[in-house]
Amino acid sequence: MTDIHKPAERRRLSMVDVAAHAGVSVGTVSNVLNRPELVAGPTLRRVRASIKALGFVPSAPARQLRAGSSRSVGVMVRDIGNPFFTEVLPGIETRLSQEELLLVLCSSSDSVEKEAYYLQILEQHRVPGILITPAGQDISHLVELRRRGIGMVLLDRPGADSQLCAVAVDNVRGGEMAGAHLLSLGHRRIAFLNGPSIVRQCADRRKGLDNAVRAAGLDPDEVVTEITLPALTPREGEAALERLPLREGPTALFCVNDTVALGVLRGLEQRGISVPHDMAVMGYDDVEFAALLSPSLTSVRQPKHQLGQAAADLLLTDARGDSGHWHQEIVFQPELMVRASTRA
Amino acid sequence: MTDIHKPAERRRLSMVDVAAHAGVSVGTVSNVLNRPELVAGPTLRRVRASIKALGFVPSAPARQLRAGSSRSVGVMVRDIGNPFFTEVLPGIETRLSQEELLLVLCSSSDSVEKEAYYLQILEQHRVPGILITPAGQDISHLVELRRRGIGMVLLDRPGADSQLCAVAVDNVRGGEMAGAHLLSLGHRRIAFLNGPSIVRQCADRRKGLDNAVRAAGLDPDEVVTEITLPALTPREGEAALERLPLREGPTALFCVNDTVALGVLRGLEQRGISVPHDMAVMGYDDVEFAALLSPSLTSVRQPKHQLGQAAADLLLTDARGDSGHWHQEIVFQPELMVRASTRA
DNA sequence: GCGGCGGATTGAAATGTTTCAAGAACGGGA
DNA sequence: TCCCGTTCTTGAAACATTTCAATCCGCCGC
Repeated sequence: MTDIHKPAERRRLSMVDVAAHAGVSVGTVSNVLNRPELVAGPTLRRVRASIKALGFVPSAPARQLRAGSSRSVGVMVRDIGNPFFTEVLPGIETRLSQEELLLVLCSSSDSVEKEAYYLQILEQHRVPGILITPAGQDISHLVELRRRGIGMVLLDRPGADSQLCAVAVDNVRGGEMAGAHLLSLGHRRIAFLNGPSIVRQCADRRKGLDNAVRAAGLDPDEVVTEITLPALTPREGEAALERLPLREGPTALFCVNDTVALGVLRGLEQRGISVPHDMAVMGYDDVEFAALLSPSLTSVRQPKHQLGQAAADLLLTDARGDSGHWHQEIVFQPELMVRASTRA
Repeated sequence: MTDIHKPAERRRLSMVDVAAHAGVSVGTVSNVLNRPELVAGPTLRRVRASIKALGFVPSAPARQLRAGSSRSVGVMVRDIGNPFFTEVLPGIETRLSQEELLLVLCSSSDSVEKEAYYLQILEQHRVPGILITPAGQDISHLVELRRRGIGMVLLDRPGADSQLCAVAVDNVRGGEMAGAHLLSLGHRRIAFLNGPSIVRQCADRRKGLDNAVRAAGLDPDEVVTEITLPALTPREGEAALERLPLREGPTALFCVNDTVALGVLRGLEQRGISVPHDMAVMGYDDVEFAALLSPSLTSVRQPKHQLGQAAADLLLTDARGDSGHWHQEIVFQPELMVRASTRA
């Protein structure tokens, strides 16, 4: 008739065990954890000693269940492999860790289905907010989530009319800068290695490029050849060269981001085409390594750390949901960084 | 005496609401969600219709509370800004998303305190496992967590005697490769721009370098000058040049990673020191952009995607905890990539 | 000696699931 | 008609917290 201890299959400790050990009620243990100012000194010490002695670790799921919301926010990017995103990430992490929030990283891999799947899981987790660069151009599902009480901030994508908060860099302006730069160097046949036009950033940069061409009194249809890449990777950038009429073709290649430009430079070198002499090349994003490529890459800089931080800031205020449906949009301006790959 | 509906302050839906709407019990709703094969056809359809009609989303915290563990794993890196980690991440994400696990990204920023803080939170969240590159060299706290039932895999760090699973690249061997390469080119004064020696990878690479020097019949103390950087960033790499006696000093710089080498190349270019003519430079990791720097950077390649995938694999088996305290260590071999920055 | 007060503690309800023993409905065979 | 087996469904317990009204206790003032 003795108690049978089963150390083999031992249950995780709960506040009940702590309470028993310290000789108080669970309510008191909870108070020690969350509102220690309500608890008398000796009791406080005793309970804390029990917590330490037993090695008790409170259960976040139970807390969240009670609270109705979790302490992690979702960050959904289109591709973790893209250095642009990984340079935005530190800005986000910094801000979130200050608020003791966990960062749940999701990569949609540019698939609308995978994005939808992750969003569903995040909603199940009752995250207070999501930071997202949407995979597709339709964002009505995000508006709907927002309406259901999940803070939502678009990252690197204008919110437009959608009533969603957004942090973005002006991609049309960036495209204009790039176009104006290439035109000023005398280029009249420009190939634009773009991503799928359903991706907003890609469409905007193209629009800016066209604007620049028109502003110079020229016809975009004649000046610009667009090549659409299935994915924005170095490999695809290199492969795209095959599809270019290099002789009698364009004299300048504008890549929709630096990752693509990386592959393009590699491919041109292998083919013995000299940059910038035989072909001017420029990228977009100005990621960390752009300035150090061979040749150094002309690019359009986006303020990535700021972008991440601003996005997290906005999400925090949106998730608190204080001010109702008020929404806000922060647009940073890009900056042209002229380097060797387009120098005359 | 009419019901008063309060649409203003509406509670989140639960399975109770779905059950009421469909005219069944909550148990049945649960079965529809988790074991639909137990539920009769018409009931199944009716409940599913109710779920859709009401827009019900199950609560992950409640599930987890019941289950005793969550569906997210922690990934702790020392610095998200480091491209090495961001190139390992896709391998991890791929594997985790296959298992429908969420990736919680934590960056210790090389601080033991921040690491401890994050570990505590992850334990509270009842994650089944953690993938970690530890900030300090003492890993007894990780062994302890493992003992308490949290799967634990060391990333890019040998588990040594610790009984922990580990996935690593042989850093000593990598250091040897780098050293042998520089020595074979005739360099006899080598500066090693290293991180703090409490970081295991840094210490191992140094050890390999020394091995190579000794293997050539030389004295490490005479050949190698070590410069310790406070952080492994381009900025610090560039700054370290100030501390080097460039004239009559080393003829080769071995940087502990490519990020540092990036800054070094930038700094040397600004100072008009030609690479590899006046100074040979090599890095470590062989990140995506290394081959395309100006000049292209000699580096020691680590199989990063594989590393991430293998780590996630190991974590999944460890977290299931099937096989007791059995542990395993996977060591990949590095590969020397000789490029222009050290070419004779 | 008693009413009341304020600080400390308690006990129970509520949060949203899953699981499981038990019950209901139904049909078939004796 | 009764019994039994199968198939579906139910209701309640359990998970680990937080919160809050209620209680307890000592003490002060009258």
